[in-house]
Amino acid sequence: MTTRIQRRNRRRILEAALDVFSAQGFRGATLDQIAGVAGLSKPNLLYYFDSKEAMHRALLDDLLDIWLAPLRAMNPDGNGREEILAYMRRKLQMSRELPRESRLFANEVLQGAPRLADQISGDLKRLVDDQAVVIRRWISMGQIAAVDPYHLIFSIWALTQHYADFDAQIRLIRDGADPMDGADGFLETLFDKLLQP
Amino acid sequence: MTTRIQRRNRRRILEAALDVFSAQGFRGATLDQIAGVAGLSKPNLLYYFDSKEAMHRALLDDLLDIWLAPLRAMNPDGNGREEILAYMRRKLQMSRELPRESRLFANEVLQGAPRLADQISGDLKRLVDDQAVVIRRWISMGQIAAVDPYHLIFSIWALTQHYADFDAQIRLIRDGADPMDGADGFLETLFDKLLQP
DNA sequence: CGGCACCTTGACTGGTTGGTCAGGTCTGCT
DNA sequence: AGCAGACCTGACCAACCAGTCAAGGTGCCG
Repeated sequence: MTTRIQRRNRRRILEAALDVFSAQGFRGATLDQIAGVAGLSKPNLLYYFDSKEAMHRALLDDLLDIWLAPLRAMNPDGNGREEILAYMRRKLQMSRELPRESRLFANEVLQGAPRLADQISGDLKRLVDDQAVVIRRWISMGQIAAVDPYHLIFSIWALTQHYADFDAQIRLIRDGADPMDGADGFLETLFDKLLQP
Repeated sequence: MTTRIQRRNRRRILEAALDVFSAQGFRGATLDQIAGVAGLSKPNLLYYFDSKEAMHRALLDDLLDIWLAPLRAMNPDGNGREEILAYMRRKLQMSRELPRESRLFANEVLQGAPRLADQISGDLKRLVDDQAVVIRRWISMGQIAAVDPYHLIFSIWALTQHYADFDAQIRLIRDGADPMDGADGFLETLFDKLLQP
């Protein structure tokens, strides 16, 4: 039985933990920081979560579903070019709206994905393999150019996530302007040309 | 005056520090780990470097020069398409040969580039601004398609560094195969099509 | 081969951090 | 109102970690 207070505080804690973990990495984050952001005492954090590790795991568990949704939403019966472009747009939108989640994921994979290995080689791999088959069919139907489906997917990840993960760098180079300014149009053109049969 | 032993040990320490910092991030790394990898005692590390911070800074100072070299090597008087493709190839080669450096950089930028802000907004920004001018000239000369120079450069960074930084993820998806297998050809095609006037 | 500067380390310190606990406070229900 | 259970916290602990130091070892020069 979960109470109203439990729901509110768990949400607050995860929100704060996302802030801190995504900005400092797992080892860089401290419970005191998270407690400060959440506006709760440190022992209170540990009343709701067994350990720092448990908070991190809770975030990662939610994350993969969110992360995979745009790829999962690709319609095998749709037009190849349209579907892939729409996927890219959804993914870019996620970088814009959920940059902290992107950085949490990046931090984790950068360090060898110790806590995500199972899910990546399970759910994620299965989904990517499936969509690779779909992309190959679009190729054989002549809807898009013959490109390696895996590298195509990786390139969408790389280009969209880069704007969230390397935000600090881009911002410094572009004098603080919104890093994603013009990104939509650029990526649209890029993938449009790449997929042109 | 630097002795033979000093040179050897400094090199050993920085080598070990690169291993550990790139895999664990700054806060995640401990002097004991670095000492272990270097095969030296912890106090001995601190005989050669004033602090953990100093080791990290020494690595970062070397890094930016290495990192910028491929972009700097672009020849303004060459053919636009050839020059940009060659730049992309050099950058991809660096991801292959120096993945630890790539991850060290990624770790740093991901956490807001606290120790690199000056160099990024200084040297790096200047270089990028200069090369953007060169790229615009190539565009006006009709050598390459009209694309935003900044996003073009970002896309090269994103696509090449992704193979080093997200190595763990790609490896899990591709059943442990070399993540960069086929990347050369894919990126060649991608940028060739993008730059086609 | 003697001496001096350079090199190395075991043992220690002070500060930080994840986590515990005993006891107090609040909330919702009857 | 009164009480049971949920919620909260100050004080504390053990482990860890960057950095110190005094004392001994080593390489190199005359």
